[in-house]
Amino acid sequence: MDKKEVAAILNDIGTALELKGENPFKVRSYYNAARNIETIGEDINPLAKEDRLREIPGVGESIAEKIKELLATGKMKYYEDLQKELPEGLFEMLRIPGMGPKKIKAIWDELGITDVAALEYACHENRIAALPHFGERSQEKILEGIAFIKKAQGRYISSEIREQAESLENALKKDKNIIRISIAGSIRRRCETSKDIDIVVSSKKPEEVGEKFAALPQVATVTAQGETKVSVILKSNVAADLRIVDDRQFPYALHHFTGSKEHNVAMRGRAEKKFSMKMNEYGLFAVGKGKGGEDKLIPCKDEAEIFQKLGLAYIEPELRENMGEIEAAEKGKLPKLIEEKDVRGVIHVHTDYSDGLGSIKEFTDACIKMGYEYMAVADHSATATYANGVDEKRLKKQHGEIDALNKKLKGFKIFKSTEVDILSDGSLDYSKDALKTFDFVIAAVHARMPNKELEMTKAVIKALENPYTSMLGHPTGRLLLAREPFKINIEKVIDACAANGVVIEINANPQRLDLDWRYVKRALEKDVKFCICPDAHRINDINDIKYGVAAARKGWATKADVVNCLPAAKFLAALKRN
DNA sequence: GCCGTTTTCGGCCCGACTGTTTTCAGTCG
Repeated sequence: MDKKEVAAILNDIGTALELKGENPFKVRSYYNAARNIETIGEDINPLAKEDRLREIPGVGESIAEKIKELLATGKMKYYEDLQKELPEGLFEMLRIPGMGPKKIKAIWDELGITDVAALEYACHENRIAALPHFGERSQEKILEGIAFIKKAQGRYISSEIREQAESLENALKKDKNIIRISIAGSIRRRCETSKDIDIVVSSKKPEEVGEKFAALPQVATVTAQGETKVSVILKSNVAADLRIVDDRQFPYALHHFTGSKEHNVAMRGRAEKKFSMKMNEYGLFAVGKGKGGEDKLIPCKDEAEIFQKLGLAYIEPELRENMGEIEAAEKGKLPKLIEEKDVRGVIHVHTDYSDGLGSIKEFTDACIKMGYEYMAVADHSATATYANGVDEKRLKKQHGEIDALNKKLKGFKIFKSTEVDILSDGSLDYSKDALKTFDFVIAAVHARMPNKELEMTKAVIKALENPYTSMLGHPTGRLLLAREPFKINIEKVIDACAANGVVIEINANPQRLDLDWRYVKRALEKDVKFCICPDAHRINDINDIKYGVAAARKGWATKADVVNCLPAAKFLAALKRN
């Protein structure tokens, strides 16, 4: 059992305790412990064996004992007892917007309802409205909420939701009553998926701005409308919140609603402990320093000044996850993050030799037009028959075509590469003779792999040790909101990349963003280099590079960490080749 | 349940909005 599974169980316990109506601080302690366990940089099993679990922040005597029991026996009595006590359906009911533990418990106690289906039925029978502290409107809202989770599952890929957020932002920008405006929340932090859209604006006429927002053509229904906040559901079924503040408050509100929640909690803690300041969406205040002992606002013209007042360098939104950014900002050790313009080469392009839509020439022309300096063709290998994989005979033809094009090109270079399948025994899907003919080789896992973590990890590590492997493509195979990552020990894979000088791909396809940014940070600590690749199957996919850059930024990468920020010759020199 | 160069007990981030109430609890971010 790994730390992720342990953390998931602790999270479940937290939720269960909430449903039971336990002390909220006790509940929080389980969530805290789960969160901290997820982010420790080592395996949890040795920690338990050496009795060092309590070194993890948020893990005290009681939780440490429970984890020890879980790791030693595979079971935790406390958890099992809670599960027996609470019907499973209650947890699903929590996903209904507006339904929290208290309401669910009340409905359970009063009506014996323990799942979403029964709840929906009870609403139709008008039995919820009759409960104390519920009414007609509550019942309607529950039905709306159930419809919402049924339809949307509640999360969206970054590229899709960002587009919608920008369309709202652009529509609002035309309003002269708006002084400053910014997208906030997880979209601004460049998370790989988001639940909803947050926009912050400043204005002297909040009500008019709110009216305007509620009346935008993108909006389907208005779910809340107050002086500082308007919540809507868009026609796309995405929820969007607009926060309207006074212009003086804008920097504080932008910081607050950008989050993450964990970053904000840490910032508030710092403000209070080190500076006796209070922080919320309306300002940063010196406690008791105003007239008559009131709190006094510390003026800040922008976010950078807020950080400065708290003794910190400016923290880019992507880094605000309370994953060490505050400590680094204090010491002036924040990285200078990579930017889109730093990327010089388009690596991992599928042409019409395999499953790409476009010839080598067409991709080349597009790359040149977009200002790139080099490109690497990387079609599928022969085993990938589903993708029209290239056999060794057609490979020769492709290489001839690339050589001919390179002769004509000036100031642009096409590299010969491949996305070669890692086979189930860890060998690569081309012969040595064929592998020799590439400028460099990207190895990647596709179908027909062992479904056991140990075997899968072993096969991939064997491929990384192959002298011809220069780069590992989409390391976990995840498809966001659609397919779970492979069962693979990614920590061991990262170690093997470090040991063998293999570069890891950050696959920039917005549905993949694989390697996950959390592991990008981890791998950087081990001096692994990255390559941001669009995995382009059509010309337009080259534009996905920007999502890969966002993921790299979120993982703390600088341009020095990313090999395709180098000029062509140095790029090639940075890769392990045989 | 966790935590502590003010604390081993008494805190634990904070404010808006909604719906049900007639002063507030629950939810959300």
